[in-house]
Amino acid sequence: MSKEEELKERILVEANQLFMRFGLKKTTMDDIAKSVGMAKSSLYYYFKNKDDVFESVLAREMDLMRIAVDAEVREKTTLEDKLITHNISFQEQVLKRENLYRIVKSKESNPVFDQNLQRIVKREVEYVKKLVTYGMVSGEITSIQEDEVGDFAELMVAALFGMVQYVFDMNKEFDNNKFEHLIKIMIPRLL
Amino acid sequence: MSKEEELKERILVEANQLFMRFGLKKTTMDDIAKSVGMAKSSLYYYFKNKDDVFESVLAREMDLMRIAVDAEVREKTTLEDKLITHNISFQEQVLKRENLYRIVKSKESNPVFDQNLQRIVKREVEYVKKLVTYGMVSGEITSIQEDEVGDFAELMVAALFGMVQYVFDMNKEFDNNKFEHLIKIMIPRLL
DNA sequence: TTTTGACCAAAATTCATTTTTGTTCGAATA
DNA sequence: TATTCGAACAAAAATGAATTTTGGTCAAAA
Repeated sequence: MSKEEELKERILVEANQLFMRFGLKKTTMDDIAKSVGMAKSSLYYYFKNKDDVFESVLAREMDLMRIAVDAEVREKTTLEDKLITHNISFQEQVLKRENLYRIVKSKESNPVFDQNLQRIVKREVEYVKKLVTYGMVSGEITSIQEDEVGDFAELMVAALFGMVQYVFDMNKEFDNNKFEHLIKIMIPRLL
Repeated sequence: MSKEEELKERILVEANQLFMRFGLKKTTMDDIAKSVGMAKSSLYYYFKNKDDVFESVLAREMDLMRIAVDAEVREKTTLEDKLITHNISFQEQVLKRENLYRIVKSKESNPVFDQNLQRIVKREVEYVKKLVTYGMVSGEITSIQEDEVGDFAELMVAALFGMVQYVFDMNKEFDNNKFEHLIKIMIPRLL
């Protein structure tokens, strides 16, 4: 990693902590600069503007989430276990970034509010599609049509986000059994 | 219906229209009074305060939704059809009240924001539980344990709200096939 | 029993002023 | 050359006093 990339990374780490703690609006470019230990104007050498910083923070966190989830999913062998693990792990990763998730879900991250959320959802749908497709290729599942995979993935991701939101709204504990239940209910349709 | 109840009803109808059109904050007690054709102070003869008006509007709309959904569900005979119809119909009813739903989901309806949303969710969970329990009593489904009904219902409602939110967030069309799909996927587990 | 206008305190809005903040840029630094 | 910085500035946000609107009360009227 080059010197420049390293510093960019450090900026994103500091910015992420500030965004998570104080929100998007209450975190100023000066706050970020001071956290890193540089002048405010120097930030503009690395990022186009504040939105660019936020977008980059988000992209980085999404990458980290993807890596963490994927690492756990890879340990599993069956599609059922992979899907269960995916949902539990994804939910845990979102929980760790609860405040960031709130920013994305709120209008605070306007005007790209919709785009960010949609990007996250689409990414998850694609990932689930990949898992299911893999299960088809390996012969583990047979009864689902190829053109139904997209619907199935959208459905499962909608349910997954619904459960995350449900837990947020209802102030309930995350219950991994629920996610296991979700998959166990949805899986038989695929076999 | 007594004269008093009739007038209360009219107030709620007018208030509902205003809330849906202008939101909670932008609708004043005077606006509501004028719509009904009475003095502002007269409203306080029928309702404790503005919050009471909104809560009553919400309660009324929830009742209307319940009646509409239930009427459609009753036409179906099998549990599968009942659940499919429930989800499609519920989603249609929410769509008709999109702006009211947005008020409930936003912090605008503070400080009872959480309570209202939770009430709606819980009510739907109870309804689904009732449907499933009915399917158990009638012998239509056998493999689910009695103590699992609650989990199943929570799961389905979370998925249902997830899909409604998904459609809102992604600006997609409502696709009834998706809801049918959802149930068809979840049902086999019950049989 | 129901409705109302007058009334009030609290909240919201307005608006002029000041401060903060995002961004640019040329010079300094390394 | 590649980075960093302070000065500068317009736009945005915060402030605070003055004004208007709004939620809510009440005694009197209908």
